[in-house]
Order: sequence, then C-alpha cells, then structure tokens
Amino acid sequence: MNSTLTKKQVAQAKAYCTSEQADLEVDPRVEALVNELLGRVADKWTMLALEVLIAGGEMRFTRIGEAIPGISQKMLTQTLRQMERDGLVVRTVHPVIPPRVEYKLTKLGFGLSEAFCGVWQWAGKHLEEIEKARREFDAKAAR
Amino acid sequence: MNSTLTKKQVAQAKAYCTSEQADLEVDPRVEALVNELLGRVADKWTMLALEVLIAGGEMRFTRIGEAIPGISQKMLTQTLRQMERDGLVVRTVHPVIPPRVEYKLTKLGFGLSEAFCGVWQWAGKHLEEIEKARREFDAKAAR
DNA sequence: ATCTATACTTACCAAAAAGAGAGTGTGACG
DNA sequence: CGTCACACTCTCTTTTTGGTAAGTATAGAT
Repeated sequence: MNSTLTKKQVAQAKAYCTSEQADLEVDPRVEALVNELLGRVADKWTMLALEVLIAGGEMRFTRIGEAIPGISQKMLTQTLRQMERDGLVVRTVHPVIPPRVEYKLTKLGFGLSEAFCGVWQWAGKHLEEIEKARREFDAKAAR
Repeated sequence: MNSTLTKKQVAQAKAYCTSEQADLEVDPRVEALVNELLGRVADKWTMLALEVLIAGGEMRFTRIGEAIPGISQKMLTQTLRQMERDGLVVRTVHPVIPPRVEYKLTKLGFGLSEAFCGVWQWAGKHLEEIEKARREFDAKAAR
C-alpha cells in the first residue's frame, strides 16, 4: 500500500500466493493464528522430527533420538509432545516393561511435511546462491 | 530404515518429496546446511518481513516496522541485516539527511516466499483441525 | 538556538530456551 | 542381589533472545 515501486511487484506477489491465500490476508485474527502456528511448527526440532518420521515410518523414542543428532532427551520429549498436541503424530504406549512407545505421523503430519517439501526443495536448490551471498556480504562488511 | 510399519509409509513419503529431494537426503553436508538455513529463515520475524515486503514492494525501514506489529527496532534491524546477508533483500542507502534506506526483495527472496506459500496455505487450511486436536489433547491431559 | 526526522547502534537487564545430569519404575536376566 | 533396558521427568545451570531506553549524526525548519 505504501510502496515506491509497487504495481508490478504487487501484481507478482498476488500471483505467487493464489486464491485462498488472499482470503487469509484479510482476516487479522486468522493471520495471527497462522503466524503463531508457523512459529511453533517451523521450529528446528519439529522439522527434523518430521523428516525422520517421514523416512522411518512408525518409530520408538530412542530411535528417533538417534536419528536427530544433537537433540537432548528433554527436547525430544518436548517436541514430540507438542507435535502430538497439534495432532501431527500419534503416540502409542505399549504397557510392557521396559516401556515401549511408538510415534507415527498422522495425515495432518504428512500434510505438513508435504507443504514443507517446497521449502526444502527451494533451500536445497538455492543453497549455493545463499552461501555466495553470505560470503560477499561478509567480505564487504570486513572492509 | 529401522521402522516397524515401513514399506507403505516410506513409499508414501518418497512420493511426497519428488526427485531432487531424494538427492538431498543422501548428502549429510547438504542436509546440515539446509537445516541451518531453514532454522534461520523460518524464524518468526523473517517470515513476517517477507510477507510485508511481498505486499508492499520496496519499502523504507520505518514503514516496514509499522507493518510488523510488535517488532522492536533492534529486531527489525537484525532481521533485515540477516536477510540482506542471505541475499533475500537488497538494501539501498540514499545518502541524504535525514537518512533514507529502502529495502526490497530479491529474486531469491521472492522465491523463498513462493516456497513458503505452500506452508501458509496449509496452515490456513488446517488451522481448525489443529485447534481441535489441541483442545482434545488438553482435555485429556486435564483428567 | 533548538527541535525534528531517520536509521540505526550500544548497553543493560529480564525472561525464556535449552543443555547436563541424576532420578524413577519394574520386570527379566545373570 | 545387582544390573540393564526404556521412556521419560526433575532440577540446576548456562546460553540465547529480546525488550527498553538512550545515544549519534546532520540538514533543514522554526
């Protein structure tokens, strides 16, 4: 709305996010929720867990932990619980000893990773471009 | 690989992320970079800034700040600098007084928001489902 | 002479996030 | 009897993050 080089760019922007996106942008309440949601869902550990579960199918706690290098038990529990709360995974407790708990993605969870797929691909595709930009920026800053 | 209910789910997973994704998953170095990148790029303020710049075209510092409710100058500077470093925006300083600095998305920045679009749409579409899941989870936990 | 506008930077402080590490319950095994 | 397995949970400490407020530079207006 307060733009200097608008018209063309705004048109482009509109084209990027299609129809239903437009609806979202109108309602600020929905927008707030989406932001809150993305803030949580786009968190590092959640994304890694998503990946691992996509690759591994139904998995137990320790296996998931092994597949995510650097995660602490605390963070793993927390992440998984959050994902369960959001309906992204189902947690199945087998009442045996030693305990056996299995996690698997729900339809919702699969849907999310599908959506993130685009971002993943983008990131993979433009990694070098970004690294180059960083090097150049840092070189400039060092002067 | 160590899965209990695999075959079908893994096949599904593979289908989700197409061809080039498969390549990425092999190389752990690339994977690490992608994760680091996503960690930064998926951050709350970056996403909001992306949105604002898509909608507004080329904008000045203060305008962007006004369009992102709740952001402090410090965070805005930080976010914008980071985005510049990653090659997502260009920063143009007009050497006048009072200073005038304009920011606009690069092609890379546009590409990223395009990629995020899918996630946005997903979030918008499944908001209610998630809220319902949360209510149910919380109700169960309260017992 | 003082005030304003702009785009920051810096210092300080509080709050939140995250890591480390020990503890828990219980059945099977040696 | 001691130990191990597993999936946590709890506490303590450290690190990171982010907000607030003040400072800076300077041309032009009042």
